[in-house]
Amino acid sequence: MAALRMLYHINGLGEGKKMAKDRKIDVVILGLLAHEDLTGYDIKKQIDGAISFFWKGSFGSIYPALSDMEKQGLVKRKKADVTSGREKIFYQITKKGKDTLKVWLNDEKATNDLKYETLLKMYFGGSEDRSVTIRNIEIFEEQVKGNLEVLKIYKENLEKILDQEDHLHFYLTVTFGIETYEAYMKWCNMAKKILKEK
Amino acid sequence: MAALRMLYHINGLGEGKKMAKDRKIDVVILGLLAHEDLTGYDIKKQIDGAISFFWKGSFGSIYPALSDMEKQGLVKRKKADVTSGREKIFYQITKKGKDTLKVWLNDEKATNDLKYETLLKMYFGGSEDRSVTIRNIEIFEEQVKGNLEVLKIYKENLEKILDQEDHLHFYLTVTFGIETYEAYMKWCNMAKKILKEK
DNA sequence: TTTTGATATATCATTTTGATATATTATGTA
DNA sequence: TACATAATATATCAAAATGATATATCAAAA
Repeated sequence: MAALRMLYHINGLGEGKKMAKDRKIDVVILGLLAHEDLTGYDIKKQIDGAISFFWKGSFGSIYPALSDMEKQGLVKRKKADVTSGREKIFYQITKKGKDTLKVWLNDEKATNDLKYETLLKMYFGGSEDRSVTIRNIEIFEEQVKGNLEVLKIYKENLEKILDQEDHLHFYLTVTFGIETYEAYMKWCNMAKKILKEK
Repeated sequence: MAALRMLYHINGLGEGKKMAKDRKIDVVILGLLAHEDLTGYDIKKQIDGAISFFWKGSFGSIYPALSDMEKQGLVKRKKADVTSGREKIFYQITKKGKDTLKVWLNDEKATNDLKYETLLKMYFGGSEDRSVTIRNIEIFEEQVKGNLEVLKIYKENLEKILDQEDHLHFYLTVTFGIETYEAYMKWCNMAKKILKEK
């Protein structure tokens, strides 16, 4: 049984009752809230930042998850800023939320999925002119190049503050991105070369 | 405007009418049917094969897509095998289906998404004991090692038949997988080493 | 002053997943 | 031969996620 389901079970949801699936956005939100209180909008911004190269999340999943997790007692609303009429809801992680995060981190199950349309086009592109495939590689190469530059800046900044355990973890994640993107670049050059032969 | 939407537009779906989103499973199915006639079950098996490391697809998306694409005239049913009582529906790509595939291949837009729970655990794992993170890396390493072995066998077999354009494309896709998985292995060793320091 | 862009929450149709239901056919084994 | 198990095959469903859109406020630039 997966860790989250196990926790739901411990918390009293019996076998017969309809149980929520493992909603992955929950742990992303909990992971971010473990560091600081955030609004739904803040969460989206953070997901679109350093996290974006290995995980995605839309408003359409974040807001419903937040209100659902509030009902479950994993997060709680902080008092709204009364000085301004502006609606702004800060969320805070609870003890139960921290426990859920801990259970997930210690669960050995992890799904790692890649969905690369570029590779789909490569795989099915044998019927088209080679220039089409080469163009698709070039577009991919540009995307990768841009991402690589951003990740290298992240890395440089993190290298200065590696003494904190959290920063070491961010650093290793970023390093993963750099290593793989560099492998992509290498492959792009190789593939273009082969396709330009003959 | 995305290529598929463009084609839908050309085919008479006006602006006001509710239009289907870009359903990616369609082009996966069309790409496979471009090579040979297949049943829904066959399609699932192919997706779980060489394609699986860069794309996924479940029965719950394949079967509804097939019947919808039949209505759109992108694929058509082949006569069922009458000798056996066994229900088995072979699908064949149509001229319109081939055109749709071609438009997609020539469309420069491509989304490339990674969803790695392992990296999510790495990123948020700073609060746990290092042994937890190391264990998560080891599990990932085992998965990668297994996939790498399978891809290397694919590569060896494809190297013998590179004269066919399709096989060259399969070969380049597989090579991408090998290069990235090897980068992953390199990163795993580096990350474990750093986490075991101090 | 106004208009553009960023902030902020929320909802909706569509797509996809992952699980399950149902039934047939092939294979291994007692 | 009989029986159980695994593979084949289609199909549906709730839950989750995406991507788009709606609504409104606030800050900054033109």
